[in-house]
Parts: sequence; C-alpha cells; structure tokens
Amino acid sequence: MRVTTQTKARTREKILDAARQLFACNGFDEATTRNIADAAGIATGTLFNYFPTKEAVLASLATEAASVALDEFSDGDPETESFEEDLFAFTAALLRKLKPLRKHIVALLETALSPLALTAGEASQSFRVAHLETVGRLAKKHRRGDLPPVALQLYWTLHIGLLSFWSSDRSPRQEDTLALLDHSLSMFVGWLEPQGNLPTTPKTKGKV
Amino acid sequence: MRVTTQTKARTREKILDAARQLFACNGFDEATTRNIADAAGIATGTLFNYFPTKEAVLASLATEAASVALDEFSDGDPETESFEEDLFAFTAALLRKLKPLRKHIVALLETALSPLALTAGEASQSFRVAHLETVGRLAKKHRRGDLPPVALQLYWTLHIGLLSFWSSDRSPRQEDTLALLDHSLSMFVGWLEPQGNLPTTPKTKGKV
DNA sequence: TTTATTTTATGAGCATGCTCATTTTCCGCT
DNA sequence: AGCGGAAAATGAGCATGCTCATAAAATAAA
Repeated sequence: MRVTTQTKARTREKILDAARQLFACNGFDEATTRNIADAAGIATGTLFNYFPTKEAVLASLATEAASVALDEFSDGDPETESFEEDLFAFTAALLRKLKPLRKHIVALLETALSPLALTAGEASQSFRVAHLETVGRLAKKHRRGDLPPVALQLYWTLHIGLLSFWSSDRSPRQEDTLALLDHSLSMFVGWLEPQGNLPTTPKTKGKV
Repeated sequence: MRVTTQTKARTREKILDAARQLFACNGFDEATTRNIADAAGIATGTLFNYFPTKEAVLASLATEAASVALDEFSDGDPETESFEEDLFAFTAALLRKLKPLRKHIVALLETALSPLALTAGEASQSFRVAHLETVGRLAKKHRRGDLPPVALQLYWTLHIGLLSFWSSDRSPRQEDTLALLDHSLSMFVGWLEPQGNLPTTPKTKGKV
C-alpha cells in the first residue's frame, strides 16, 4: 500500500512535469490532454484519475508555485516595512514564481479565480484562500485588525485584475504590471485607512 | 442586394433570439450550438457565418443590452449628482439591463472582458470601450479632467470584479452586489480625489 | 431568358476534453 | 504458490465547438 501511494505521487509528478513542459513550449490550449498523457507515459484516461480537468492541472502548477512563494515570503523579516510595502513584496514574489505560467494564467480566471468560485476545484480554492490568509496576516501584523469580507473581496478583485493584466503585459520587464500593482495597492490601502477614522464615506470633503 | 442585407440582419436576429431563449432556459454551457441553430431554423455551420464563436453570440447579447442601458443613461439629468453617484446609477442601470444574462456573464470574463482583451472579438471590444468612454465622459462632467489610462484600468478591473461577483450573488435582490459596488466606487473615487491635491501617496497621514 | 459569378447555406467531419466499461496490476491471506 | 478482491490503468467512444468542401441561391451579365 505504501508502494502504491508512492507510485501515485510519482505519476502525479510525471503528469505535472509533462504539463509544465508542454504548456511552456506549446501553450495551454495547444497542449492537448493526449499530448500530456503521452509525455507522461500514461493513457489519456489515467490523467483524469489524477486531475478532474485539464484546467486543474494548470491550477495545480499555479498553486504549487504560489505556495513556494508564500513559504519563502513567510520567512521574511518581521517588523520592517509598511503594510503597503509588504503587500507589494508579497505580490512581486508571487509573480516571480508564477512567471513560467504567466501567459496561461488567464485560463484560470473564469473558473478558478472567480470571486466566489462556485465551480472551482480544490486547487483553486486553496490558491485563493492561502493568498487571502497571508494578506489577513499581514494586515494584523500592521495593526489593521481583521479585514472585513468586503475588503478581502476588493483585494482579490484587484489581485485578479493584476494577474490578468500581467498575463498579457508586453512592457520590457513587465514593469507596467508593477506600476499597476503600485496603484492598486495605494488605492486599496488608502481606502482602508479612513475606514477607522471616518464614520461613513468622506462625501463632505469639498473641493477646496 | 438590399433584400440580402435585410435577410442577413433577420437571420442574425433569429440567432440572437434563439440564443437568448436557450441561454435563459438551459444555461450557457448546456445550450449547444446545434440547439441554437435548430431553434433559429438554420444549419450549424451557418451560425458560424454570423458569429465567430459561441461566446461571441453571448457577447453580442451583452453588448446589445449594455448599449441600451448606455443610451438610456445618456438621456439622464445632466448636472445633478456627484461623480460617485453618477457611476453608481450608471452601473445599476447596466446591471438591470444585463439581468437576464446574469448567470452567464462569467463565461465572458476570460476572453471578452480581460483587461487587455488581446483575443477579444469586436463585440467585447465595443463593450469595454463604450463603457469606459461613458466613464470618461462622466469624469469630465464632474471636472475630473481626462482620467489617465491606469485609472481606467483600475476602474475596469473593479467593474469586472463586480460583474463576476454579481454573477453568482445569491443574496435576496443581489443587494450584496450593490453594497460591493458602493465600496468599489468609494474606493475608486477616493483614490482619484487626492491625485490632484497631494503630490504623492498620503503615507504621512498617521493614525490620530 | 440564359449563363456566369459572387454570396450564402449546408452538414459531414475534425479536434479535443472528458467518460466509462473493461482489463490489468497490486496486495494480503491461506 | 495461488487465490480473491480492491485499486488503478486503459483506450474506445461520446459530446460539442468549430471548419471546410460542396451545394444552393441570389445577383449580374449576355
């Protein structure tokens, strides 16, 4: 039974390896499930014993990379930067790890990354949950208390928008994406700030 | 030749009518292109002489509804509400018109509504462009000058996030969506405000 | 009216994601 | 070793979005 478990894990890895290579080389749509199965040395049907869908394979690759980024980031210096800077560093680290999948990330937007993700599988769920947990942790670290659900919702929307933009960013070193990230975060954090100070929306601000 | 043109327009309408009905009744994924073609009284291949893809049919329905909302809104009272309230009213009007397609909107997220929309077709392009044009017009009306591209980018991201949330909102009258819209807009407009007043980000604000 | 040309409709067929009945492999037990 | 049952692998086959060579229809030219 232990042998079986090990074998299963190895097969899973073989699939992921094959997929990684074919996605990188041919693109997500072009890499067929038959191709992947062939490259992994298994039958087409077997692939679907390991992953419910082709997208789930990609989602697993993404989640894997994301969790690496997350682990690395958790080991960072504790009390040094501002909330905004921490979020920036966290996101930048994530993008670095996701880079090989950059062009294919859009394929995950609809099903896996959708705000509510009703139809999302395990992999995508963990992707979002783990990410938002870290954001929540950073918020606490910087004395923001618990972020309300709507804040997480807005954060996630901005995050998805960033990934989507990044996915087809043609600027030299995707510097446009970093600029967008900067603006996203300043907007988000700037919106969080007044929440504690002002009772409602600052509509009475006037223009002077 | 005029007869031909009219006939083509009528066929197009027949397809859209059939699709509208089948999408509403069966859902987007469940309504096959063969079903739609049958219901429209044409062959399967003919459908693809009118629309490049099944998603494009949905995109046309959405664009149609959106442009109705847009036209209606353009006839509204000119100098009455704040920028934020105008945006709220505009979006609310859009949602009202899109309501029959609510549950299927997510199918457009990846291809049609993606921030850069490289692979998007004509219909989706116009969807985004027309919407952002109106936002720009409202900005001018409220003396915000020309919104920079990054502002439009952020607005669009928030808009997409809203639509995505709305698409699977189960609250009574989708009131959660309206709450989210409220927060989205206050965040966005609040971010626009200081742009003109403060040179950089208001990091020195302190918590007192 | 008859012929030629362009435009439109057609549906068989392809590619591919995914399913499922069947076969094969694996492991504990006698 | 040999058996029995469970777990896994298999690949033919299905559903469906979409293509494309061919047929039909419409329009122009004669």
